[in-house]
Amino acid sequence: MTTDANSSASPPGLRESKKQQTRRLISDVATGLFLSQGFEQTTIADIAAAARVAKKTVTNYFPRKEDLALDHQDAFIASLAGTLVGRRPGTSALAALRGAFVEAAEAANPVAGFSGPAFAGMIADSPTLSARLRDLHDLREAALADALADATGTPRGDITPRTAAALLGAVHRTLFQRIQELTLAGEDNARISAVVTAEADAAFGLLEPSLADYAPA
Amino acid sequence: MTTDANSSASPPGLRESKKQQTRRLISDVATGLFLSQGFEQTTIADIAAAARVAKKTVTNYFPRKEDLALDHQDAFIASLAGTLVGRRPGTSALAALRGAFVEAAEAANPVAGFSGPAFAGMIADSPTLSARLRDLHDLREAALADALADATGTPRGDITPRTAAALLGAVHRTLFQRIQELTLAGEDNARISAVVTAEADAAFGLLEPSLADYAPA
DNA sequence: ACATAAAAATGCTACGGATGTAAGATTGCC
DNA sequence: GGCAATCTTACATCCGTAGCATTTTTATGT
Repeated sequence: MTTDANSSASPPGLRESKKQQTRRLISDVATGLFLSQGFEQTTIADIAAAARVAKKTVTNYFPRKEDLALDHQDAFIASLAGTLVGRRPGTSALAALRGAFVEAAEAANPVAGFSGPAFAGMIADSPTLSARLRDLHDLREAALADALADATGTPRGDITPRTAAALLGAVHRTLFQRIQELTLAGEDNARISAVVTAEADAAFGLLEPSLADYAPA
Repeated sequence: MTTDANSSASPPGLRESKKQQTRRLISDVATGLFLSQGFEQTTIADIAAAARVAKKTVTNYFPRKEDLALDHQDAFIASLAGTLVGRRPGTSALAALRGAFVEAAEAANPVAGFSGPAFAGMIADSPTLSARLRDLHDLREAALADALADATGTPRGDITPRTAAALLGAVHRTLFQRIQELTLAGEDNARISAVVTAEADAAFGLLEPSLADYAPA
């Protein structure tokens, strides 16, 4: 995510500083345009013009247009695997992921899907963004599969951790979509939290008989 | 999928006949080019030139390029829901879908993922096609969710059938990807069938404690 | 059988995203 | 201060997608 220059003990440096500045500028201008006039309706030329930079500079920082809208991708992808790795002793994978989701839902955490009506709408009526979001869910599941394989001492790629990751990822994805739906329906976060917490109980509960004893810490 | 003209008792008709003829011609030429030189490397202009038609005619029959490569989309989308609806009395949703997959795996059915090395390779190194395939998996899961809601007398969109569909779809998708992997690895269909049948046992077996009694017929 | 309407194929134009290249400007380092 | 690296910029091209006017083919009605 962050640049390597930061880790090598050097002070930010003017060049690196300016880079991140223009990167931030482009990203901010882009999200502003996206939210105000929609993702598909906004061209890269629009963004470049509004940010007073060349088109190539935009596509240089953000190779794909979707990257301009969906930020914190790495955090999202790593979230499930991170929850698993950081789970407290005595908790199974299911319990850890279940607890983390409920916690995120009660806090209306954006990573769980609480992105606000404008953002949810932007994604909803853009096939490109929806597809990219599916990609992220898949990558997140793959990362979880590897983490589960490591945690259970199973070779990566084995069918059992992969299936378990697919099941756990499926529940998370379903609940994520529910939050998006409710957001688009105009519900406020408090109500969404209440509804989704109850639904999470049903969804994770359904998986409990199968995975209660899987990947214990 | 098919045209209405066919259902209104009229003989095929020269116009309809020629339409399907050119459609078939374009599709065949396209898949030939895709398999020989890759999906991304083949342009619509190439296809039009090889089929001796105008570019616009190609995009007229197939609005998106992916549609030229992935055929039988509707059959794929409807397969899980169809299996559920057509299940024999006394079988649960899980048992029906499990049985159908094993059957398809033993028969090396393309719908289960047995598409041959060339086709699998074409999909593997084309982000566009991979994305579209994920779409199809999602649509298939959505269709299954509706079918499960109907079968259990639950309102469509309810969390329980949606979650169940997500779980069952996840297993199917995981096994589908396994078949693709093994195909790309150069294994022959007989060996893939054997491996995947065993893995299906583990994967569906993992889900058994949760869904054994769900949606009985 | 001929004329007319409907429909399909064609050729053209245009736009947007993605990629490549070469020139100019800025920064970092010696 | 000057050199090397890198970023920005301004083209330029390619491809997929879409709209539109024109021509050719098919179907229908007189």
